[in-house]
Amino acid sequence: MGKLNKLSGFPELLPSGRVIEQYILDAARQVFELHGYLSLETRAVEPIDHMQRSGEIDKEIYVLRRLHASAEEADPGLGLHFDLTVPFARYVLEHAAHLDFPLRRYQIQKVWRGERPQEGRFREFTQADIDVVGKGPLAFHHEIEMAVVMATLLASLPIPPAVIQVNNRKLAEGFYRGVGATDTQSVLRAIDKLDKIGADRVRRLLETETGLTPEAAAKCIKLASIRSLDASFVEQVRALGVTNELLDQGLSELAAVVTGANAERRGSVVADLRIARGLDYYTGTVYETQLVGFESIGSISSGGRYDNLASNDKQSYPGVGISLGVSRLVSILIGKNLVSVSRAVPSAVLVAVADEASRGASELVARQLRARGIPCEVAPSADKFGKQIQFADRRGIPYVWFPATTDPEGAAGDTVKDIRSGEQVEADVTRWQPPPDDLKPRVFSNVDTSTALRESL
RNA sequence: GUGCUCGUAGUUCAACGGUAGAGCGCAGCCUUGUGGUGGCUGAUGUUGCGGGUUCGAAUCCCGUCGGGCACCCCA
Repeated sequence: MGKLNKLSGFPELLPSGRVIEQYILDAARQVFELHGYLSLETRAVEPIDHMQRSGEIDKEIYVLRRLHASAEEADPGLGLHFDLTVPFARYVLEHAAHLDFPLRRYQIQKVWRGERPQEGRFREFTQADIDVVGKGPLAFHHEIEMAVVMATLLASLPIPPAVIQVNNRKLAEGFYRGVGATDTQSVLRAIDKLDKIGADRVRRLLETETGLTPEAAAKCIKLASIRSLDASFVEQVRALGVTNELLDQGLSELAAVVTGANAERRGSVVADLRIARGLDYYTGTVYETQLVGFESIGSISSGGRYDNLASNDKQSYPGVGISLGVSRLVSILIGKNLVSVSRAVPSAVLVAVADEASRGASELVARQLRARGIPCEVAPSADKFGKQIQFADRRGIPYVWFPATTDPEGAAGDTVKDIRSGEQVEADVTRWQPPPDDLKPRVFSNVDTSTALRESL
């Protein structure tokens, strides 16, 4: 057998890592459903030309073909989807007649991108998306809702505090027009590079490539430096002395998102006018999310409002959505050792086996525990009890159950041992219950998130 | 795709031209049916792969494959 290499960018978790991932997936599902989002899944494959239409041409798409496709067979032009928004837009158009609008759905699936992997960036990864899509109009208040739902989910996880940074495309575009820019996309793209290349080089880009006057470029950079936890950013923008109708609309929308979301989840959202986002189909609020203390890894959740998620001749479907980068978040938690798990296996109890002749008695104990919802397994072999306890210890199984011995000298009933404390007590298999904390693997934070949160504000 | 860097035991790493080693982990015993601590003993490698230089290569050179990071782009 040849040497098996792990594939770069296609992560596979160890059992304890998978416990963390599943914890997040369960939490996402629970929070999304609590907010009324229904679950959808789309196929993994989309026509390549359809995926390219809404993004740039150079998307890194994995192409799909049959191994036995003959040379003269037409290439169906299929690829693995690189996000969940484009397939969802296609799904909405295709099934519109059977859907009720506004439609709120969540979608948790793998996506694939051919980019070179690095820290927190993979070629195969899981996203958890929520979107609300309207038929014709879509009320603005859903743009507040996105931030609230995601903030609720993030707050429910044992992770460092997360801050959702929001901006508004109308605000930015109106401002750029107000200072005389014609190609607002290129201003946005330059501003997006502020973190990477710095203000001086962005200023030069704006003056040379976008053709802004030095004053206009300076104002655009000034705009990007504005940041506030409440609506006070509005005055700061006004102080720059730019007037434009679209700008006004953007200002009031962004103010509504920041005050509205923070009213529900204090400190969850900050207006940050530097947030640009490369994708050109956003038309209103845009979101990015940083984990406090781990900003360098990039956004763990982002999205925005798009007036034209999908459209056909008769109808257009505006939407707003936000996506949690599950794989990225999990990789940070594991890589930076931010969380621990109580055990990597589901079993709360290992039922010991005295000898192979009495395995049936042990199986019966296990059946009775399972009937009451207690995950358990029976020891694989009738080793010395020390070995069986060690078997449980290595897996983090907290309890070992010793069935009543048939040995007349033993004369004892069933006992259960908490192998962490060593305490062993008599127990009735029809009544014994582990503490709720021990029933399922637990995921807990290794860092004191409360102080970290205070420092960030 | 381009650039930089790194591939040694299950794992983390050492040895930097002269017989491949340590910690952790693993197995056994001390401990004859209740683990963890401690003590003793033991097993494990085509040094990623291929070629070259050399009396001699894990070490130097070339190629190749793979990993990591940066650019690009994004969760």
